[in-house]
Amino acid sequence: MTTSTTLVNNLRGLGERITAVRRAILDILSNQKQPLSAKEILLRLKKKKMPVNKTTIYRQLSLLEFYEIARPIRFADRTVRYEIASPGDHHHHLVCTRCHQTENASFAEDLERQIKIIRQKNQFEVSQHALEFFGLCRNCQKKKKTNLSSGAPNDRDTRRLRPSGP
Amino acid sequence: MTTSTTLVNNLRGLGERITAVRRAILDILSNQKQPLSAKEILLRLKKKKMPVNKTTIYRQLSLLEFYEIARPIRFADRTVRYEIASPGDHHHHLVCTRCHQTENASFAEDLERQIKIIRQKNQFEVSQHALEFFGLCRNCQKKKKTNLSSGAPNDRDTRRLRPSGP
DNA sequence: ACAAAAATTGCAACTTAGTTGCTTTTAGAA
DNA sequence: TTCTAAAAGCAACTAAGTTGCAATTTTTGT
Repeated sequence: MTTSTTLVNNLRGLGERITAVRRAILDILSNQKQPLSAKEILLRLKKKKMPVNKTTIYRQLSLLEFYEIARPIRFADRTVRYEIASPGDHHHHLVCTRCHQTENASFAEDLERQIKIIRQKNQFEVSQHALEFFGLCRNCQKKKKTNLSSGAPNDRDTRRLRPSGP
Repeated sequence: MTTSTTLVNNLRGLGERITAVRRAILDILSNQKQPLSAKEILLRLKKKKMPVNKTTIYRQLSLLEFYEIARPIRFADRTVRYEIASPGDHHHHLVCTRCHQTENASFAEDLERQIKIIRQKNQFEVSQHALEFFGLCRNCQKKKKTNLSSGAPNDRDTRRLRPSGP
């Protein structure tokens, strides 16, 4: 587990500014075992008497994703939730299709076996799973870095949240 | 690969009606190597001079998912695409974050090794992956089948597309 | 400490996938 | 052919996420 102070320092080291909102979001995410959606973060900030516009949340999350500080989890209900991406901790998620609570499961050798283990260890009845790989196909690796399509992972709103160059 | 005729017969055997739209959607999906979204199916039907309402498409896809005839793939761009779920064929998807084309990859022993193989075999540069398990948590397994939350996998609009009982 | 520049935030309007309630049409059994 | 449940259409709605631009705040250099 990574503390929010460490994450703040990491970001500062990358040349990013530390604002009250950014600090608060990092704080919320790093004190949470379950991935959180933009809306859920919004509500938590409101409770903390720090009301923030949803646009700001989305932009913060997109920056955290860019630096691989947070990692997006695409849920079956179509919302994207984020969790702090601790490098060593390669776990996966058990998402209840009824109450939407999530548990973590660490990775085993293969999927079928993994599902059996989950059934035994977590007593979670797996009925579906999704495994997707994202990256660049052969063609796109050749092309220049211009003309990025929007909405894809790793794309960022560089107009407003640009990583500071050297 | 499964032909649309086989799928139509399977559905008939399950007591479902075969309509022109249903047949057409099965036809489109089974002649496609890449998963298709509701919108993409809509466009294909329009081209075939069979314009259909989007609600109909969503309901058809939800029925096909219910019977595990089609399987939903949650893309990074937040759209859900469907492909025919051939039982033996346990492949996964390589989704290009730039052009959004997908390739299939068959499953190997573990994820890290799998990613290495993908890099070599498919020459696809994996930068992210997502693995989610869906099902019922311990608590929800105990509860009765009422009060199903909406939007979750396996939930269906039973008011309009009810599986025909015996 | 202070001013300027650049990054961040807020706001309102917009986009788009997917949903809902209700009416009309149609498949398929009798 | 007629009847009825299932399916299709339609229009209005919901909600996550985006965009353009103006207002504010963090830094950096002085």
